[in-house]
Amino acid sequence: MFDVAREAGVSVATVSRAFNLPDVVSEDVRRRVLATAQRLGYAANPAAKALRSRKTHIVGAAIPTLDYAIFAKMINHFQDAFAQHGYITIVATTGFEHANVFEKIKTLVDRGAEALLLVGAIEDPALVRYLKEPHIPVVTTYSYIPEEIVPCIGFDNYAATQSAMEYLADLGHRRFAMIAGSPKGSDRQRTRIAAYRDFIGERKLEGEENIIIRDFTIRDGAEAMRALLDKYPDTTALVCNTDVVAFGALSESRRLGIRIPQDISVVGFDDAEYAAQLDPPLTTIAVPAEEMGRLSAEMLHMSLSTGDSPRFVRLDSHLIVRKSACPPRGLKQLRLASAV
Amino acid sequence: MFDVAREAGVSVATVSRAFNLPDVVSEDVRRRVLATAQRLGYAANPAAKALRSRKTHIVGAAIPTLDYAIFAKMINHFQDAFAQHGYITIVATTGFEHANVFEKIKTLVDRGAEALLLVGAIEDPALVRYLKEPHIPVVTTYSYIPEEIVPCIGFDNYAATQSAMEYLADLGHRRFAMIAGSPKGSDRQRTRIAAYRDFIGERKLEGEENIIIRDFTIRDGAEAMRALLDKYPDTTALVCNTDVVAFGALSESRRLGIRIPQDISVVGFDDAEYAAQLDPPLTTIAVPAEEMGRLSAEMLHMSLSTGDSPRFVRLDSHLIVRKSACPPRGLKQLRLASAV
DNA sequence: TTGTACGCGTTATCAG
DNA sequence: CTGATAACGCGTACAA
Repeated sequence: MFDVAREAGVSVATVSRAFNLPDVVSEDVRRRVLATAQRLGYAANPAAKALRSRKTHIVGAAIPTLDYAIFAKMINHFQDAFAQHGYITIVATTGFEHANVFEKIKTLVDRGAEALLLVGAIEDPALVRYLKEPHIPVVTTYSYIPEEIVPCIGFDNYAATQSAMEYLADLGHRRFAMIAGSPKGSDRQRTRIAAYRDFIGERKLEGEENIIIRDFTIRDGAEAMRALLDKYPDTTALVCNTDVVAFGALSESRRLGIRIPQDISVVGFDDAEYAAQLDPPLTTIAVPAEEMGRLSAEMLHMSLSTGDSPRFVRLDSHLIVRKSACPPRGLKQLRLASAV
Repeated sequence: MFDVAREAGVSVATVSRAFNLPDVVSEDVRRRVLATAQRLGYAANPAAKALRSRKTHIVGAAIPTLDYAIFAKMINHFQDAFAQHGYITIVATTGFEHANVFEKIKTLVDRGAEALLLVGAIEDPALVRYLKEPHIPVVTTYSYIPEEIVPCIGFDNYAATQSAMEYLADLGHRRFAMIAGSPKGSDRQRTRIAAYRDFIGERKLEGEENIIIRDFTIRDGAEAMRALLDKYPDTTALVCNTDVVAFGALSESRRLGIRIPQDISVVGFDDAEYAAQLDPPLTTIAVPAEEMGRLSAEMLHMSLSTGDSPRFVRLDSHLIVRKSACPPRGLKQLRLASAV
């Protein structure tokens, strides 16, 4: 900066102003400074900038993993949107372990993150305490929880699961099962499981406890399908909490000669890229991953520049009807009979 | 820091030393300092640290997109490995556009990245010039290019494609086609296309120019399959440059009543999570995504601490034989006939 | 083993 | 509109 100042025949203060307060500097001086800076390949030292201005232009995101399409997509857009405002994103992956998320988040803050994106409900009591005293703007995504201690930019997991089940029930299904992820450390899973149970209870359907817990890989989905056929063989409607496991369930069904949807109707969750291309095309719940990322960035950036807290936003999720569900066998025969 | 010093009854210098040069400080003083720091919630300001020590503890990665499993997985492990050494990773997504990658990389460096992970061959002449003068350690992944200007930690794309084709040729195929991504800005695609053409030429096979260029979505794969059937209907062996498009090709084939592998044999590239679960299970090339990420991190970290440049590493990629390829129809009939 | 004091490269304040 | 200069919070010679 000193060199640029000397070359341009001005003081360092003016160089700084030429970059940061361009309209307080005379036209030609500004141009001269910018030109020599360019020529000398000068770029401000971000550490010095941050030290003096108390602005790091860093934001943080704590997510379970990047190795899962729905999170990668969200972060991709979060990062991209924030980059357009001159912020860089640092991400911490927590795994699905509840335990170290607070540590990881503190690392992010200690590293100078000015705002934070989280995933799901805030559960660790220490983290709750930490976030209750005002530090920096934080949003949490994925779950929409009106009473959450930080603003949520997510969707209603409960309603989403129920809408899928409503669809299946309307098709005539009465015997349900669910393949879920571990409820431990994931409020999304707990909420979807609760929605499942409540729905079964309210409608007096069957299968309230027919819940198979597995991880989120295709292989787990396949394995879960085998467990389903073994433990709950009269199931006609299967609710999968991710498309990944639905994928596994579908492919295992084919292998075993179980026909989807004729023998068992299946709905997924996420609307992954491949959902429409599965055999049969998967009926599933579309989740606003890209929107959550982008909107979180915009909200947090707004909050950073105006000082007001981000708003709670309930984004839309909706069932996409494709071909993996149909009326249960008995009903179809009934219909056929009545049509005759 | 000043507060910690006062509370602990020492000078700020001692506080600093308690953290950074623990063995130059007496046992009890160190413990006292660390304890009060803990109690006061003190954490060193990274900007001041970076300004003074000239070490940001930031590394950068420039990749096409996070929204593509193979890159997300690589970055996930890169980031994770570097985090264990106290470094944070900032990532810039360049899209598949050749144009702005240099800009993005400079942003990373200007932001204080002490080391860089890149993807593929260095092509932009400006970037070549930039990287030729020594700045910071850089590795490029995915492609293994012995004469590259920065160390590569990748695999041999040429050999990988040829091994897939060798397999198909050994099965008896003579009429080939390829679904590739745009060669523009992707040396991986160019290399695989060259491998394809060379192989066809050397073995005097057919289809040297039967290359369909599409983007990397399942939908594009499906669309490419239609184009293939339209333009090169007598193809018996299809080489797909990603599993994503192979997925699309398979699902479109099913829709159209084309049997894989009986009518057309298909091989993919990447060994995506779902490859084994497709119908038929996809024969494909396993790519060391996780290894590239983790090893790049270790190499760069080594380089950062010792000062020597990272080494070139040629990682393994290999064909995983599943069920999407078999001998071409004519041959099978021949075999049947000879068996009779 | 510990303390004092300087400087890292900026931005902000205050004069002019 | 511009220049001089004092912080920002830390690490490290140097002195004790």
